[in-house]
Amino acid sequence: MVRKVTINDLAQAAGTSVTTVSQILNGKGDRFSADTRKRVLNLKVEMNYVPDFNARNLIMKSAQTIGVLVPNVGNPFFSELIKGIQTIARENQFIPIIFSSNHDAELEKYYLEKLVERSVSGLIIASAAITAEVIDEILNPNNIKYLLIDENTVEAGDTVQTDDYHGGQLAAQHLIDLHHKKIAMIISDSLTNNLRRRLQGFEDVCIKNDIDLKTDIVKIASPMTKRGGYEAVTELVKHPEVTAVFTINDEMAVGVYRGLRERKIDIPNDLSVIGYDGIEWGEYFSPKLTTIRQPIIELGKKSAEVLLNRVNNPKVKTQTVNLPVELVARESTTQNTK
Amino acid sequence: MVRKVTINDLAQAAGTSVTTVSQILNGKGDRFSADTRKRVLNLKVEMNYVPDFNARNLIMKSAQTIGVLVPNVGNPFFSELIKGIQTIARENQFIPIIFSSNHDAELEKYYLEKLVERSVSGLIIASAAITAEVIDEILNPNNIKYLLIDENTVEAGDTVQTDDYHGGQLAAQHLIDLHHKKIAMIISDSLTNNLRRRLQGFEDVCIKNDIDLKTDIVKIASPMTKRGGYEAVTELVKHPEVTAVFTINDEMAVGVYRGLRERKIDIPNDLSVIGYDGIEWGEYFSPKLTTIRQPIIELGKKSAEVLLNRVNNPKVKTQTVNLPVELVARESTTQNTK
DNA sequence: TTGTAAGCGTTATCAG
DNA sequence: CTGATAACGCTTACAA
Repeated sequence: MVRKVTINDLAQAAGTSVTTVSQILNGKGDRFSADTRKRVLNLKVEMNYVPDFNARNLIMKSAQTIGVLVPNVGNPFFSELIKGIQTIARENQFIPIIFSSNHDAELEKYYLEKLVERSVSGLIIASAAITAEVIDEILNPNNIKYLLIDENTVEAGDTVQTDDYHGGQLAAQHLIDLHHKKIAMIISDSLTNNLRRRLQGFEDVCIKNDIDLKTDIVKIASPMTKRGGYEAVTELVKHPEVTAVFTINDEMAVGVYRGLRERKIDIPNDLSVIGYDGIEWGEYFSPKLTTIRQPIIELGKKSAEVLLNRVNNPKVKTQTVNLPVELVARESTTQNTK
Repeated sequence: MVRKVTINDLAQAAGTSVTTVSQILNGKGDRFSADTRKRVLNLKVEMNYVPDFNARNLIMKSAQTIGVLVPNVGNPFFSELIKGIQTIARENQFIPIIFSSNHDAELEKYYLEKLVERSVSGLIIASAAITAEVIDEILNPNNIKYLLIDENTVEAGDTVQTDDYHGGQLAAQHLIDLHHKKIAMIISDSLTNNLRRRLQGFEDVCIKNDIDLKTDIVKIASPMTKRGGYEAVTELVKHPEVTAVFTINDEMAVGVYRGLRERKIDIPNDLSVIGYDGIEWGEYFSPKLTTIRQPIIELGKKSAEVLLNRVNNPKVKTQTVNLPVELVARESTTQNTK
């Protein structure tokens, strides 16, 4: 077993004190002779010295770490989100620790505590298994900043969100422009705030266009996964009057594709489908998925920026970022001819 | 700002010494009176005491952390792998820190160093941007155990792998059973060891069946992504004699689907497609993707098990796990009638 | 049954 | 320009 090289070893090798080494290595060594400086720097590389993280953080009280809680890394939406976060984190010399909580409140709480234990500086929470209140209860006493996004948005504090309400509007308007009047909505079996806004936008536009929420709209709730979408089709086909379906996210749309295909129902000729998210995969399905695109990577980046800014300047005034969404009309929706 | 409660505060409140508190909280307090024990335990909850992670690890020399390096979290193969790792990690009270290196050697090295800095106990590396030698060079002096899997397998040391060679054989045999004689292989533009084995198995079976590697097989190299598969089609269609295509992973197959569809080439009637990996998405595409299924979650679990076992018992003898693969014949392959 | 004190590897203060 | 020395919060011999 090789003992780790410590600052002591390095100081000894350089024939200086640990103070000297520490200062030089931390960029505070202007006052030392160029000679000493070079000697230390070289030795550091040569001896492969890496400062001990724990010792360092113990005294610095910062682990240069942020935590990220998502419901499901398997969903491309979240893996793209993570990419955005990772980019900004890296630029700021922060490390993100990512947990996928699988919509399991128990697990989520467990991870939350682990993260607190590690004294992360901040947290980005995109998962809503546990409520904002509980999160606050755990995080606040430990002075950990956090940002709730996507599933877990709230009104107060720093906010980074996409315009879900408008996204819902766009989706409805698109279907209505195509003369659809009987529409199915495939929604989550546990609605979070962002999803509620999304639906609200959708429904408001429907109402404005004389589409009756009671008689013209079919709502089907299911888990927000490919399988959930797939299973929702069983219910969907019980409503033959429906000519278009809005799925609350792209992953469910993919499930719907499969369900319809297995029943020989053609998209878009028998049934138009519009999704939500704008994941890369949508373009690879046949027909290419019409959807509402969120700027996912951007959402990740902005979230990280806002959080880190808060971490670095606790007193900065409330930050609000609103990102636009857009309709991406592709092949899965078409004119209603019935 | 709320100061964190330390073991000292707790000891003071309990009217005992820190030793007492420490011992009791670490389950080594049998020797103390039930009374003291209860007092300390209660106070811990009451005062919301959480041991300082850094201080603790500094002395324990273990951060109960493993690092995981994958090329791309966006690829479902890796997100499933991560799920498996996370499950076992959690069971063992370990935290996985996951990095997606994007096939960028620079980035990979950066993350590797960050991980070393944090004195992780072990590392699972499924990414091959940098070589095993460099990895060894960085990790060994720091006494960090690691396990190379998937892209980055080697012959020596602990090994967890799926039977790539056999997988390649299965794929070839399947196509040959369907009477395909002119076959395209869409492969990675940077072949890693596991992929080489995969190809070797494929080619060996071809040879055994009088298929000439020179004249009957077309090889197209492209990045291992959806887009890479998509772009490979441009080259693929230059070979109209080809009746079947083997893509080295499922994600590329998805890209091929799109490329062929845009050219009105029907799968499987004009061209059979077989992928590799067995990601969940394969079943959601139309036609459902025929593929070679690797036990991905299992691969993640076993990897974590083997690594953690190595971490806990450095002297245990070399561990080898070989996981089976299987052909999943679905709809994207059919008899060759040409 | 309990407490004292040393030490983990680092940074920061302050005196040379 | 440089180096003792304290301090961070914890665990663990070793005493009592």
